[in-house]
Amino acid sequence: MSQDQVPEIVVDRLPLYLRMLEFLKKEDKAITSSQELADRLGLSSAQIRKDLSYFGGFGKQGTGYAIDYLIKQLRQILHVDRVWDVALIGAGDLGRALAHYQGFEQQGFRLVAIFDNAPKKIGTAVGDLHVQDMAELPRLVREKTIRVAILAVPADAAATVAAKLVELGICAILNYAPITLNVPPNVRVYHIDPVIGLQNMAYYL
Amino acid sequence: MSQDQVPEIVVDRLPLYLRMLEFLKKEDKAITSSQELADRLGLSSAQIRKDLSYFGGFGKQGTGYAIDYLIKQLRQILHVDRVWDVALIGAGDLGRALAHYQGFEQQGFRLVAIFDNAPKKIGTAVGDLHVQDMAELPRLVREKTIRVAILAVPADAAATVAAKLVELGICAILNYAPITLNVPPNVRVYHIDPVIGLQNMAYYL
DNA sequence: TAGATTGTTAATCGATTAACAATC
DNA sequence: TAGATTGTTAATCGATTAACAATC
Repeated sequence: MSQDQVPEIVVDRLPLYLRMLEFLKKEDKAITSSQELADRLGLSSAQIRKDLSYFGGFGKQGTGYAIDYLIKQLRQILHVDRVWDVALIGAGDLGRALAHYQGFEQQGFRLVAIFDNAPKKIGTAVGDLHVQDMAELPRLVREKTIRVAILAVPADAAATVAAKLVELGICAILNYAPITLNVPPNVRVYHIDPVIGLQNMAYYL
Repeated sequence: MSQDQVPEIVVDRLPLYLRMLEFLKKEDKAITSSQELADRLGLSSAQIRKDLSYFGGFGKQGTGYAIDYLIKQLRQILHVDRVWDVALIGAGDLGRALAHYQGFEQQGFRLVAIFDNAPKKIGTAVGDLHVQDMAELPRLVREKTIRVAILAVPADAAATVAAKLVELGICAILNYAPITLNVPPNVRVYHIDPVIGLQNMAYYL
């Protein structure tokens, strides 16, 4: 099925399904059902079956879904059956925390470079990487054909850096800066902001 | 209007409106319109007017919305016209990055304690705070009547710690651990996971 | 076979949008 | 007054769910 026939809200749930399947696999399960997934994720089983049906029939009536097989299929669908090189912009506390995070690689992403413009930080080690000058960004992006970036710079620098990323051909930005980025429609932004989450929950307090 | 008549998806957007209004205020604007907000946020103006209308009429026909007034109203609606004390669990890289983040306080939240169970970390300084033993958590939560927690511990510890938080009466958890937490329906969880964001965008690559 | 669970359809439910009277 | 923009209604659109035939 062609990509843009799938509602975005369905795509939003696929990574959650994938994560849950990998969790069940770690529990040494081999088979699951739409009902089990639904219970664990707080959704309805019909929704899970419908979501999956946009991409094909991955289960067996009477049995359910083979976890390994469904993981493999979801990885293909999400394009994480390969590893994407990622540029990390910003070597502050947050940038360093992200650089140390071990969970990216097995989920389809590898940090290949970390950048900052503070002379003091350039050259210092962060995990396996060394902080590079922002001036090196265009060369690295070109050489490694990087299409994904993580933006972990202060709010006042974010708009400028984002424009630069777009100019260099980055088409997916994981944005940790607390501002709404303005990018062309062909560039995806996924925004992570703890304050938004806290304020959301505060409504219900 | 009573709280549970407002769709969750509307509440999800309110913090975004608030953040954008504060951004416009920083640009020295005093007045805005549903159209301007919509353009900046990539939504429709009708949606913004409808969302706000769940809570009251905050604008003036022919003029728009007074930014300061609407900020004040949204803060009240979201219950961030006060400051909530927050417990931060986990003093790893991520915990430290969060502890150093300066943006919480003016948005309604103040980190009042940071906990870890690693003897090496206990007592060390992180920003203005000193890392405390997890054993102190119950006392602190009780003494300060803390209702909000940020969970920044490794995946394998998250379920246990979350259960503890629930037991202590925490009712909002900002979860940075890459697992789906199982909590009672009266407890809110807002999940932040960079991998979910990256995988989501990878679908469109 | 009996029991279980999928994939799919049609019905329901709910969210978004278009349109406009009200009014600043 | 003329122009602009709100708040609200009704229509549209799209997502979720219920139900069940198919089938393992």
